[in-house]
Amino acid sequence: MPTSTVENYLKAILVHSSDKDAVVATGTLAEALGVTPGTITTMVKSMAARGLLEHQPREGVRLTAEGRAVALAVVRKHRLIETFLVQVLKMDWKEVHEEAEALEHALSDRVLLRIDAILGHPTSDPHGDPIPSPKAPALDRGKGATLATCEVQRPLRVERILDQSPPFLEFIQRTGLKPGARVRVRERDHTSGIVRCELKEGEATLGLPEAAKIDVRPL
Amino acid sequence: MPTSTVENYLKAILVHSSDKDAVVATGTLAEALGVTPGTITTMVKSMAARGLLEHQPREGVRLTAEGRAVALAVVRKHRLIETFLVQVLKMDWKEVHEEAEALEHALSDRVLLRIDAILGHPTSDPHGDPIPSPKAPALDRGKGATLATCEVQRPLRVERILDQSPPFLEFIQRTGLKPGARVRVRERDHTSGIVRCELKEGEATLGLPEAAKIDVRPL
DNA sequence: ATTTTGTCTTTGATTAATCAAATACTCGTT
DNA sequence: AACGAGTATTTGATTAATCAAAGACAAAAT
Repeated sequence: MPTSTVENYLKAILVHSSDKDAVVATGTLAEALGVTPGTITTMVKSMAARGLLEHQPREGVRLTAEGRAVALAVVRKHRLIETFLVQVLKMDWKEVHEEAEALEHALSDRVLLRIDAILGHPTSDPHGDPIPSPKAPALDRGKGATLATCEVQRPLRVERILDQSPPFLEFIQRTGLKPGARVRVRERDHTSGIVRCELKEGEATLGLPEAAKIDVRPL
Repeated sequence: MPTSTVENYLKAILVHSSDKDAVVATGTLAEALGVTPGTITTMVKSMAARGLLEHQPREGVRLTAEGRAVALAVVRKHRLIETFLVQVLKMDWKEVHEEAEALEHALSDRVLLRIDAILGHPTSDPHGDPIPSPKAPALDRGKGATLATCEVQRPLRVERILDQSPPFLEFIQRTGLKPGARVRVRERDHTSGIVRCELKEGEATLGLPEAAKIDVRPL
């Protein structure tokens, strides 16, 4: 039975493994989890001893099959909870992330099963992130286009929002750039660093780093 | 921000204060919480330092106003969660207690508010236990009659089940002695220690200590 | 080849929660 | 008044998670 701290470490490693068995630097984890580097080293050693990951000193860490399975289960739980909070409890899009952060460590599989059934076995959460299946196949990283890389003038649909922070989600909501919305890039200027998009509700302008947080797919 | 351990200690003290400002012995708490007496003494001292309770050495503990408020909030959360799990997630009566035990420490007030609204502000949970109001008026202890003390032959209604352990609830379900059911004591024998009741579904026989766990009210 | 820089690991402490075992207290009996 | 039984408290350790600061290393710069 991993503690919630261990679950959070595993989740962070999974999310920062750009693909398959990528090695994640301990510094990256320290940053992501908001603890000092020394803490990461200590935790990582004890988790390696438990068989949840491999640690090559001064290189980084890689999840074992077991660690990956636990991490995927936590992510699945998180995203199902978010979906449930929005669809059933009618909570606000912007606040569910932190709620799910706490609940994902307390909710039993029994309850999760009921939630999954009531939601009709959804495959993506309100932010457009895929919900890993219980049999734990990979969670695919957004490898398609974003508003920062897509073709200009092409009609697109917003697929996924890669930043769950309340202020960013607030902006997304205000502009209407939510998953499912139709959008088209009108202008992208690498000198000024801005992207101007057109959507049903009007126009939205955002910076390139912000545009890179919005996955899109050509229609 | 009390830890979940502190919340559990407060809840246990509240539940074992037979009324108002009763003093609870540390030994009682050790028993209830499943830890050694020494642990209780240590925890109790630190909680007293935080102002959650008063501790008279070798006497017992008493909740302060603040400790009582926290304890009532936890109990309220617990019972609303149980009700939600049964009514909305259609979970089994018998398994919701332990689920709520974990969830009560992770669920935010924001989510609780939504749950309360969706349930229509209920005043008692599936076991018939009263749900303390948010303004924290007392939770009344079952001071009425039980199947062990009520008048024989009088028509009654089951009010509340005072033991949430799965085996006992299993028995309650099997016999139909659930809150709301109509029942009548046919025979109570203090020599053999048994109580025979009649209800719509037939007859149920149980021991006196068990009968004392079922609150009833005359119709 | 040496130095510098930036990242990682170690070391020594701290806090919360817990136990086992030793000690101390209080009450009811003799 | 002294004793013994039953509780309660102390004491000394342990585990998980964390920090600050010191030390070690590797890769880039000179």
